[in-house]
Amino acid sequence: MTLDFRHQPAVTLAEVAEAAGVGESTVSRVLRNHGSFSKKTKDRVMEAVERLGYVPNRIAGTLASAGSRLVAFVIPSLSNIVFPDVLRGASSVLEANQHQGVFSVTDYDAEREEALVAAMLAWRPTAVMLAGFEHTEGTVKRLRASGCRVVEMLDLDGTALDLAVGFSNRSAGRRSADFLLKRGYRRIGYVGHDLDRDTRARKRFDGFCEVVGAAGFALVGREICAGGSSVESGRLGLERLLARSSLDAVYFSNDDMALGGYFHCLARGISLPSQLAIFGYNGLDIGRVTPQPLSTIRTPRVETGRVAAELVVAGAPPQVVDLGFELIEGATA
Amino acid sequence: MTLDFRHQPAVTLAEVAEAAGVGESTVSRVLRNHGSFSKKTKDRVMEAVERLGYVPNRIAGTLASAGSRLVAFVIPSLSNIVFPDVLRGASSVLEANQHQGVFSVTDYDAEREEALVAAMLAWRPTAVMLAGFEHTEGTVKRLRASGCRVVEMLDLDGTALDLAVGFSNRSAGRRSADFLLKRGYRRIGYVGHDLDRDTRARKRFDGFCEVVGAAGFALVGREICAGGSSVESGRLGLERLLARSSLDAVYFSNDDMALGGYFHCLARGISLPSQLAIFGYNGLDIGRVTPQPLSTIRTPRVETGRVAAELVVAGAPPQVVDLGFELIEGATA
DNA sequence: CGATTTTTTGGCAGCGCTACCATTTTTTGA
DNA sequence: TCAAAAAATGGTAGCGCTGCCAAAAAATCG
Repeated sequence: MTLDFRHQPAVTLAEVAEAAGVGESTVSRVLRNHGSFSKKTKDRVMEAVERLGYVPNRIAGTLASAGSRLVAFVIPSLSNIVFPDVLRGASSVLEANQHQGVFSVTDYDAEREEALVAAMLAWRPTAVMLAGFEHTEGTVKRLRASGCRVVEMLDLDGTALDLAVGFSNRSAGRRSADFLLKRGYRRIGYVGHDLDRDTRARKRFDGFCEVVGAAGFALVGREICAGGSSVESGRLGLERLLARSSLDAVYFSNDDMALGGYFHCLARGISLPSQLAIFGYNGLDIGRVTPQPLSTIRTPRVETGRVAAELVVAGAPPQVVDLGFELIEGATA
Repeated sequence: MTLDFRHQPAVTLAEVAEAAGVGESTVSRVLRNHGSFSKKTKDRVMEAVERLGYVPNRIAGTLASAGSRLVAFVIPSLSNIVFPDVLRGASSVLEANQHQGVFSVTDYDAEREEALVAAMLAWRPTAVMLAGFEHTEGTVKRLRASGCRVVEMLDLDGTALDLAVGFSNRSAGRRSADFLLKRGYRRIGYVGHDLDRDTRARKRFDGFCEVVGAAGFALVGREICAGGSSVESGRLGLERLLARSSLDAVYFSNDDMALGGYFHCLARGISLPSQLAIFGYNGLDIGRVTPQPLSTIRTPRVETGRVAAELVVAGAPPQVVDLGFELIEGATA
């Protein structure tokens, strides 16, 4: 039951036309259901298509016509659930509109993003979907020159090239600080991952610090974990931070990290939130199901993907769509 | 700072040739670094490419030559981290070999898989990557006729169409049962999600039951959660199951579900593993960081993607690659 | 130095399809 | 019934690139 490896050239539209006894253009019209043709002709064509097992060649179709109906996603990561969520949101819309998603992963590296964008543009995609506003000059130049639509997702703090869909990370950070301060926490720390690469985490952090500072306080301590965001580094990060600072609340760069912190507290018998408050970011499902629901900010990740795809397939004019976010009080802060 | 929307036709290779004062084929050779050309010519061409901002059109290139260097992933889900992990593993290999990944999501629906495979084949991909061996007749027929490589991933219990990379789910289930029985658990239950759609979860379940049955026992109870796998349904599922059965161990369809169960126990003060044992599947990172590490089976998801991609880009002959799995004792069983 | 060999180069026919236009067939209407 | 309008159909020129082949230029050799 193995595949047939004789590279038998695929059936072409011309062969279908021949078999159905009609012209090529007629077959093309029938298959795309575009232009006019009689019922009888349609049946003959479809019969031939079926009989020969014809599969249209979209490579050729795209070259001959215009749009590729390919949508390029150039995303920082696939480990961080944020991006699969975005892809998921986009996926259904793309499928419903006969578009295909193409993806590549930058690993939060702007240089790599540039190279990947360049490679993507060679496929003449309908649109390029990126994370955030921070791109190299080269990336911007190439995107500009390409003439294809660009969607910058998951951020609003910056200037959009074309379309932007997401929410303000800075506001999310500010809102988080606001919440913690209102609850009376004063000795606040931060546990996060590489802020130079993840610019959206940086913006949240900046927003957070702004508000804390404006209230006349300052972060008591911070721990930046090497090796990227993960539950494990959150746990280790909190442990290290607590070893050197006395805190009553910790702001984490995201829920993964915060869950790690939460587990550390569980393991050490640190009671939440009385001894220590924990606040995350993203509103992952798992955070709602822990014994004490995680205090965090829920972000519309799937919706971001969905809206981004909708704008693209609809050919919407340049615009910025703010999807907002929602603070979840939870029980850890 | 908006994009330029005049659909200025993109620079073509012919224009580059003109500008560089050389023939088209020379430009093509230089850009693909294929065939011979003088240093001087190369410099002239590159200068023109740079100056005009030429971006090769791979649509045209693919049509004129042979392989599309597109690899189609038709995966069941993007919510289940398994599949992003696979994509991640493949992604780096594809990038290193100038291939592009195209994706679509079946939502565990075989009919939909058929439609999506058909749509993918229109792009004449180098390979189609699927999950598991269970496909509709139509899917198999189309794949056969396409002549492109097929990789069936994450399963080994069945007959491969061409390439298969993964591990045996049935064995994983058997191994899990073995472990629990050896530890002395006898009143064992199961909490899982829809087994009709997720055929790999079904195989684990079957393997598990086989061993339990062969040892002269039987599952004391089972709970199948509607609405797919999630931490929340794991938690609710365990709650419901415990409400009607007295158990000393529970096997979950995967780690997400198991974590839900774990949280339920934490919340209810059920001590693990003395009062109840919990066993999962997948070996997610988070399970290693919970206060008590989760007992589970670690599966090589990223590696599956990586190996699958490697075989494809290397044009390997049909074969089955067993990547195995690893039992993690953890502390919950 | 002329004859060979090797390297470099350009021309052009497709790849399979769609868009456009011209032609044929059918329908409509007075 | 015949002209005019509408519907259905086919022919064919590209889309932008690569692969093949022949020609030109450069290098090698006796």
